[in-house]
Amino acid sequence: MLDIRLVRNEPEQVIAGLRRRGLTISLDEFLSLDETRRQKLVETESLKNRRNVVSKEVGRRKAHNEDASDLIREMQEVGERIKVIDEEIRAIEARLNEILLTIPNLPDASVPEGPDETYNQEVRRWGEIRVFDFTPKPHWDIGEGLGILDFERGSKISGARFTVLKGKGAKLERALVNFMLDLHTKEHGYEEIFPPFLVNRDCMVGTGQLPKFEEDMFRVTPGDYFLIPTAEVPVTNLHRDEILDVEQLPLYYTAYTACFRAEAGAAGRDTRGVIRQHQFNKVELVKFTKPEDSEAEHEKLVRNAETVLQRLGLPYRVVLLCGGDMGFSAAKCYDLEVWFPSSGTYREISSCSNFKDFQARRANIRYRPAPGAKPEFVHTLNGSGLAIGRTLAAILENYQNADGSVTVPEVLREYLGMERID
RNA sequence: GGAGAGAUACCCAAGCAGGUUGAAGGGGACGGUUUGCUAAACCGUUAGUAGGAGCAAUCCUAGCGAGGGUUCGAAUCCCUCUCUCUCCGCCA
Repeated sequence: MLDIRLVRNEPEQVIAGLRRRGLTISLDEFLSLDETRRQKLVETESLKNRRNVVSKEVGRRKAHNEDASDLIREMQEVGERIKVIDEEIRAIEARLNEILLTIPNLPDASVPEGPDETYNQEVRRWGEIRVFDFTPKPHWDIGEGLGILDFERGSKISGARFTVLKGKGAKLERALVNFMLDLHTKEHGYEEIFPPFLVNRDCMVGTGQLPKFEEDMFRVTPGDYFLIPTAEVPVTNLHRDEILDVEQLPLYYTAYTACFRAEAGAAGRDTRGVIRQHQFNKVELVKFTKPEDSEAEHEKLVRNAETVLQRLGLPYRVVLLCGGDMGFSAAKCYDLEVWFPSSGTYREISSCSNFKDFQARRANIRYRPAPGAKPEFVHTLNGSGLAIGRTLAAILENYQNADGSVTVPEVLREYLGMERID
């Protein structure tokens, strides 16, 4: 969430920032509630001070066997008054919090203004787009032809947007997970985490999925658990309500998890293939940094994700998202888009965001800049490194052969123990 | 699921028949004295945090797992919840 002091003192700045996301909001209710809250706080706190002082006097008198009934009577009234004001404050704070939790992050100055993806900026491209001497097939045809993707049985046992991987397909999925984790842990300096896939409500609020996007999440009963939509949620919340040592920073974590998304607003989109599933695998990168380092760390994180595509030999481009296309919590976001020959388009395969202190403030993740100094909020960052299902799909399409087989990218051969899938 | 025990400051731990105790005592850490140097001994310091008022010095409020309640006053009494540990049952 945004700093309440920023909203209070520089509301125009907040409104201007949100406009760069294509949003128009009014802060009038917030500002007047905030003002009222502080007035009532002054009142109740001075009453409490009086009560504290007088109650001690009561104790003193009773110890000396003196009468204190006049003081007690007075404090009964004071107590009633305090109760009323505190209840008013509680209601105001609940509303203030509700408002604050639904305001998205402000875009970084470098983020292009615009309401939708047409305002995104391509930053760079990598890789040679392969010229086919036959018509490249979509990955679902290739996968079904090879017997490694089973969409029918996926929908039989679960429903739409579920797929079964079989044989060499299942093994390829696992190889991709291992390859990516090995790359990030051995070469990029990330520590591997294997978190729970079910988290509590506080986590979902901490990273920004709640309260606004509950309909996109899978909720699990019994209990009040959510299936994680990304490893970002459990891994970022590892340090919720903690004060980190400055020497620990930056922290680099990588985690493989399954991810679960309701895809509530995506009816009819990407219904074929494995591009948009209710359950998919992903290797995630998460960083905690000092505020002054987050910009450089963000660029580095993007390069780490790009390295995966480069090693796999998959052509891609890097896109800087405009304000309107960024996620709720992000201050700046690069998407990596991989080339799909069958559709002749680049499709998102990684999203790398700098959240600055937005998530850290929600999740209360701080660090102490120097011994004895006041704690400050860290900056959090994360990015896919990469989405496994989409990577598998991209490999099938980019490495397909005329006979329906698929050549295994060089770097995966030791993991798979084969050069071709046929 | 059944039966117990517990949660107090950086750590351990007392207080729990309500009243100058936001908290004894240890340990640790930091500072000092002593010392050729270490160690030891001795002395001292050690809630952090959040919120609010004020130009400021500073002051106030909250806080003993969380949330409610009783009371003039709650770490202490009552209720609800969460987590941890032990035993039993079940289970990958």
